[in-house]
Amino acid sequence: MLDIKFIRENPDMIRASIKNRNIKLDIQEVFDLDSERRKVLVEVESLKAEKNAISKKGKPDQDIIDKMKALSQKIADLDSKVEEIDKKLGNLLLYIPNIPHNSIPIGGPENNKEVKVWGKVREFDFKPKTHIEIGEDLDILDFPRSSKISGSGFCLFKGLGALLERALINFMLDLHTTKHGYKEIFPPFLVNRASMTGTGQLPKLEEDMYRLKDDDLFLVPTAEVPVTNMHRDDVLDESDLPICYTAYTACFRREAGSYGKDTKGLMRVHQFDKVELVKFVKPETSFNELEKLLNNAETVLQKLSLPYRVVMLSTGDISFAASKCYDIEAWAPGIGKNLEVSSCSNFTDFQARRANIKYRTKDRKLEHIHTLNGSGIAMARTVVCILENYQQKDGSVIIPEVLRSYMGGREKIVKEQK
RNA sequence: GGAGAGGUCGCAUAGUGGUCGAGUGCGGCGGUUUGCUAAACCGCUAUACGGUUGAAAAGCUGUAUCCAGGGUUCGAAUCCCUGCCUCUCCGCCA
Repeated sequence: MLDIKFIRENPDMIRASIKNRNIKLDIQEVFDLDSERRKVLVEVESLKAEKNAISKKGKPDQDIIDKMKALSQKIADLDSKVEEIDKKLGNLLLYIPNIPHNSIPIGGPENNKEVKVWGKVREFDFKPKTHIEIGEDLDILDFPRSSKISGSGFCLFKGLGALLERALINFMLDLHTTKHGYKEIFPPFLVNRASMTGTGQLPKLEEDMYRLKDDDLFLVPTAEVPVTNMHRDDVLDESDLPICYTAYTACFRREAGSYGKDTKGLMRVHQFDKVELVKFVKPETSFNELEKLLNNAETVLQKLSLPYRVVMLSTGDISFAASKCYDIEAWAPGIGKNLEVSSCSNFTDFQARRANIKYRTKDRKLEHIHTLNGSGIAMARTVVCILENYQQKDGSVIIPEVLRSYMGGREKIVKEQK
């Protein structure tokens, strides 16, 4: 969330931000409530000062008690007025998005800017199959059974398919911990409401999340939530920054409202595996750290030799909490599409303010830190790309070299004999 | 799930209705002393939200905060209720 003082002093910037994001949001009420709040606060605080002064004097006589009763009543009335305003204002503030960084294009998705293309798209001398066909032919993906077990939008990996998934997770974690300097975290997959609010999924996206009603817990939509909230309400020391974590979790998304769009196969599933990268950094370094984080995510695709492009998202396309965001899209020749396999964002102090994460500077001041995260990377769609890019005419799939040591030295996925 | 104990300033602890404007110790910061280090001594020591002075840095001032939310009272860290968390024991369980 944004600082109310910042909003108060920069109304034009907030309005421009909302307009550029193409969001309908009237913020006049924020200014009205803010000035109303301060007015009432002055009144009630002076009454409280009076009350404190009297009660400090010790046992009072009857006259004073009567006066105090009236005073207390007045204070209670004004307090509830302030509380009501606070509630309204706080709620409005949760719906004001972060300010987009001035380096990103203004406009809708059509203004997204391709900033990099890597790898060579493979030429096929046969008609490439989709991952669904490949997976079924090799008996490593089983969609009819996942539907039977859980319904549509799930997947079941079998045999070498399951092993491939596990190999990818281990490969990515090893890469980020040993080569990129991230510390591995294995967090809870269920988180409370405060955590979901801290990273900005709530209140806006509640219907996208799986919720356990009896306990008011949510299934994590990304490791970003538990890992960022590790430091909720913490004061970090400047000398500890940057803090870099990587974490594997399964990710759970209801994907409400996206029926019919990319729903075939593994492209959009309710549960998928992801290795996430999360950073806590000093404000002045955050945009530089975003470039590094993007690089770390790209390295995964480079090591897998999967062609991809990097897109800088425009103001109308970045997420609510982000100030700047790059998407990495890998090429899937079977379905003939670029698939988003990573999204790397700098949230500046937006999450830190919500989650109350600060650091103490060398001269002993407290400041909100900047948080960043990115997928490094998402498994399901990466499996799609591997199967479709590495498929052979005979129906087998070559295993990318970096994964072989994680798959018992195998070089190929072929149909296993029963 | 059942029974009990507990949650106070960075840490440790004191505080059972009004001198609590939360004490003390440790730690931290600044200083005195010192050839250096240690010790000793002195001072300081949170956050949020307001008001106000100032160009700013900062200062002055008010309110809130003793896990959270309610309640009792003229007055709550202190009494009552609910929730959350931690610890001990029991039960159940991979």
